[in-house]
Amino acid sequence: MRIGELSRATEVPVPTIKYYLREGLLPQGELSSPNQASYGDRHVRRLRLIRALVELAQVPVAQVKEILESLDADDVPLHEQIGRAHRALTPTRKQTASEEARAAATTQVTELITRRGWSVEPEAPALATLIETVAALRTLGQDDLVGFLDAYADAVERFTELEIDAVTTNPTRDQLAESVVIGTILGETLISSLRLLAQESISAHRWKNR
Amino acid sequence: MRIGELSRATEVPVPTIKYYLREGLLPQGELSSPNQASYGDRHVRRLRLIRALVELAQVPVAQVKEILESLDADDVPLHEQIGRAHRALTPTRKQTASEEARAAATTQVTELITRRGWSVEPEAPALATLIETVAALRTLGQDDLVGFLDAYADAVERFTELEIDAVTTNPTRDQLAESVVIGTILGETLISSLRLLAQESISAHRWKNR
DNA sequence: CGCTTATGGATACTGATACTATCCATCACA
DNA sequence: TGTGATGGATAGTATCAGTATCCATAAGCG
Repeated sequence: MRIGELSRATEVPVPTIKYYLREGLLPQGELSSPNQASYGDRHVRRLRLIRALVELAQVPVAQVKEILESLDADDVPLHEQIGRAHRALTPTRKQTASEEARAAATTQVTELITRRGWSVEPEAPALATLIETVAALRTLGQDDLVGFLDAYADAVERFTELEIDAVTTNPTRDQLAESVVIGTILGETLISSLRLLAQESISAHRWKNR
Repeated sequence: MRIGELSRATEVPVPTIKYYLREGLLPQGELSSPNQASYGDRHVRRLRLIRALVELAQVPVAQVKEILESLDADDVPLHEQIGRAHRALTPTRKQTASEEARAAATTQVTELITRRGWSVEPEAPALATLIETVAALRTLGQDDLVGFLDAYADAVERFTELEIDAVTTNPTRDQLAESVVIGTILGETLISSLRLLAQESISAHRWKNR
């Protein structure tokens, strides 16, 4: 398959494919001569994955690169590979909250995690995000939402178990790691759009006459 | 309060505040003379909200503007105002999937919505996103995750009910609309980081020795 | 009153991101 | 043999989210 066919097969413009090649998101094709390379099914699948992450899940290209690198590093123990993938796909956000708000939020989140029996490394970026979010919610006067932290955690635990079960049925290790990545990222847009639909439909019903 | 104090109170640099004023995210201060304006508590709160949306939830500035406009338009029925806010905060994504994949996904999603008894307008952007996501998941060979759509919907319904209850306790209408916005957006980063933590802790446990 | 600093408002510049466009020397194939 | 595609390199573009600079005016201090 040459680049033009790859482009037609995936509906990604040739210059964009070249850009991904340059950036190292897509592995080089096999060169048969200095200016003739051939691409295979692997490239088609990789390209589709890239597009889903970039377009649908709006993951920055640089981050997609890290994620894909973690997928390709299959010379380490599985849990290590998955850990890396996980780190690569958790965005790090700037700190927003005030010192005090963050301190209070940290306590609350730590307690939640203990109560849940979760084992979380203290440097996990998701932990920082959670703390910042709780702090922001309090600062914005939404303390009641924060009161539902446990209820959120309940619901989240429920589908996380399911997801991990689903992913575990994958026969090969490569597929497993890839499923973790896809499941984590596209799962998020899935949940988010379901939530918006549910909100719309419940709230339309609830406030029909106000 | 002058702009410098506003800046100190919120830790937002003065040029950034000026930028938000220019862009119409932040209402103008009251002019006491041609180059002297005073800002109040309203500005502090608005600025904090803007920062939480922009920095924490990574909402584009242009979209934040729309969201805030929908909050300020309180001359329409409540459900209409909330609908507008909702539309403003649902991102529209480019179409990615192939024609066939989208057709199949549309059927599946429509059935899900019927089964759930949700009332959803056919043009809701979240609906399009959901369809694209399901199509992408299938294309990427993650059909088993798609099989859990109902389980996801269950979990999502659960916390949506909670959220709407929480928000309904707000006495004034302005606060209610604002809570809907904050709850929807920051709720999402809350859920997402909880999910990542849960995944990490469950998966670390599950794959410890592989 | 004078002097330094801050302010409001306008305009220009910057750095990052994600592509697009152009060139050119091959190369495939009709 | 010539027309179009290809690989690789380099340059250009659009958008976004601020930053920086200017300037005339105003406030606060001694």
